Amino acid sequence: MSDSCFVVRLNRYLDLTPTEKKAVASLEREPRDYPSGSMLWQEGDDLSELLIVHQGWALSESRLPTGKRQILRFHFSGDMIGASGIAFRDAPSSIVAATDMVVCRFPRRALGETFTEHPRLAALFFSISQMESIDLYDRLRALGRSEGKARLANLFLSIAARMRAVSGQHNPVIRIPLTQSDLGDAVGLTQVHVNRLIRQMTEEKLITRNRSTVTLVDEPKLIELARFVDRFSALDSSWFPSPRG
Amino acid sequence: MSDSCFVVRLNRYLDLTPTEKKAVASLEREPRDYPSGSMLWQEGDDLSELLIVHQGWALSESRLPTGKRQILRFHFSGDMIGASGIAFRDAPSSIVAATDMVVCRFPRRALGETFTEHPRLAALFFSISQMESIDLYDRLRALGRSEGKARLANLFLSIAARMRAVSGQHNPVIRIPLTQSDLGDAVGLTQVHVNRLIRQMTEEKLITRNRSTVTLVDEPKLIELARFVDRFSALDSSWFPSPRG
DNA sequence: TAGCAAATATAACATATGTTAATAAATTGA
DNA sequence: TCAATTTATTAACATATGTTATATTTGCTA
Repeated sequence: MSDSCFVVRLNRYLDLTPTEKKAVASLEREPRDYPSGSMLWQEGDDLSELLIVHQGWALSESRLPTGKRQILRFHFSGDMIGASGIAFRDAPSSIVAATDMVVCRFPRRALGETFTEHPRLAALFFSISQMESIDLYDRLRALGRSEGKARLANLFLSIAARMRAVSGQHNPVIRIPLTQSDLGDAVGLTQVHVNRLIRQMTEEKLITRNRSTVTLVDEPKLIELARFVDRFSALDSSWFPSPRG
Repeated sequence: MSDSCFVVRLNRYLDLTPTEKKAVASLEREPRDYPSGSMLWQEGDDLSELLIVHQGWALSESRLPTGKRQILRFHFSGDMIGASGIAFRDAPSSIVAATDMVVCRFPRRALGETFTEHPRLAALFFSISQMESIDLYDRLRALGRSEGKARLANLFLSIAARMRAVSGQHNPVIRIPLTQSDLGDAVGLTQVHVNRLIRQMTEEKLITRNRSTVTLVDEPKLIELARFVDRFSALDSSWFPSPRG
């Protein structure tokens, strides 16, 4: 039996007790495979389950009636998907596998039980959801108030930060299995303009891009250009209730 | 003693038990006044408290080193402010009073206690925070994938929706105490361009703006233009734990 | 290995939005 | 009530980004 990557993730923020670990692991059963490109669910679907990403990564996207697409968020190993739709019955965005994936599903109801029996986990889930809000704030600021190059830099850096957190390694080469159109849909630009910007950034020796690989050649300059802040380091658990049992 | 507007808000989504009401109301003590324009806290401040808006409204903003400003979110009566900073010790954005306000503060710790003693409230807080994420998704999509006029329409409609939810009234005239610069900082445009767009929208009989008042003249057309979805209606509580006590 | 589809690259041109600056109008405070 | 400050309005011009179109390259699969 493989390790629960959800436990691994949560344990990064908090020393889970054995009982808590068990409760978390129980959410992560019956892993299923999804090939790259498949749709885990679709905007508007009636939703009663949550997902945990075991392997690979996914993205949530939303389409305007005009056909235009906005990529809202990326989901990596250990991420819980679907919480943002928990307030409603139907999904506010579609989830698409960006690579081959292994995913576990569990019912909303199970989350309710966890909230009852493990208040500290509830606090942790709440905190993680707030971290994600901050990530959204950062993206909002990037989309609203910076130009294309900075937006792209921001995207690359934030993907790198999250993948590095998962892998524990600090590599300037990151695998980003997204086309130029995808990148554009993530940062609000056209494919053509993304192409222009990548060329410029390559000429300026900021990055290199090759197939689905991006190399952060001059990371300090990228960070400055993007005004990037890595939010996903520590977590303040000082207000959490004490673990039960 | 005035009613707790936090109770009023939460009760809109869920029938609170008397015990739960008491617990919520206890978070809302010692109301303080803040004049319009004052700063409730500043980006980077060490943060140990949360706020509940009693009266008036506030906005969170973040500044780029260049001085550019992005308005991230608006806070109305019954809103809890500061949760998004709860994962960290320091505030990720500044909070500014957009009108004269009455605000209550309570320590993070109190939230921990609430999570322990009222799992159903924990689930509710979690859900509300997810609703806010969806609101952010909508704004992200608006900023990334629609043009100025649609962004403004979106802003007006979403403010209207939230104020109407608070007031219970459905009035086409809404008070928006924001300058054109503020509006620009909210939707990622310049003051000059906001001016242009408002003029156009007025000519097209979509809206009217006068001092700090915006009238939604042709709401159906605005909704279509903005592709607006009102997210703040119902809430799925089917997965919540049962109330305690 | 050829052939097809998808992704990338590039160009010419169109447009939304930004910049700067100057004036007018509205608010505010003494 | 008036002066002072903040907002709004408008114009001329600059620029980032979008649009459309066409090659070129890459990757896939038969």
